Amino acid sequence: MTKIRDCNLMTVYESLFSAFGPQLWWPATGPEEMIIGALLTQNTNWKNVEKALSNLRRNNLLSFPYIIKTPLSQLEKMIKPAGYFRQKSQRLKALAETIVATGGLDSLDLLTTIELREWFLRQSGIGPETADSILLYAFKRPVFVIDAYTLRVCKRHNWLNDKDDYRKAQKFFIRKLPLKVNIFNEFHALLVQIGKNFCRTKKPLCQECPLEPFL
DNA sequence: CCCCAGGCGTCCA
DNA sequence: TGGACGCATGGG
Repeated sequence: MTKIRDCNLMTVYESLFSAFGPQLWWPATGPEEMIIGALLTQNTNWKNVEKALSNLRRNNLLSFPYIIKTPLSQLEKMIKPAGYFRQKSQRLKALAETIVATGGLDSLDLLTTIELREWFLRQSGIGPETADSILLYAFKRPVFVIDAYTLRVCKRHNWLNDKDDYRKAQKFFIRKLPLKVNIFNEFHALLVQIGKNFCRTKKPLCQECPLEPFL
């Protein structure tokens, strides 16, 4: 077993932020579009998600009340480019119905962060990453989002063990960072960019990884 | 042809 | 609790 390297995450964050600047996530015009995008981007290239979002936007369907009124077959056609389109259409419609029935996002915003997280985890098609993304980027709650890139980067750099899971990784970041929405927001986005560009699945630790000088 | 992408639910040991 | 599998399109 490899020895876990210690690291100062705040230093890593500040270095990445200085080098790459604010990532300005989430790329959406509002909370509804953000939530829809979060569902659509599951295990899917964001480029494909943009096509689906653009289809929905063209039909005024970046809105839960309108999604409810649209037949599933229509939603499927628009969501098709995002992959898993039958599952995603069905889950998006069900989520829209539940949110509207609950009184909309303003009502949900009255819940505590823990309650809100549990509420979203109860919805079909929403797991830990999607729930946490929604909490951070739509509801501005201080929740650190873990995704495949984040896990990969942490494990490649031996900040985490190969067997460590979502919750372990989340605790790791929370323990080492101030609980600030802005930091969680930018840090996660920066990690995704690093993962995309310098930490590919099939390759070992990339020598040109911008994180290298900071370790 | 292959692998990969900002996961999740289900099933089974 | 944890590993395997299906879901599906589009780009490299």
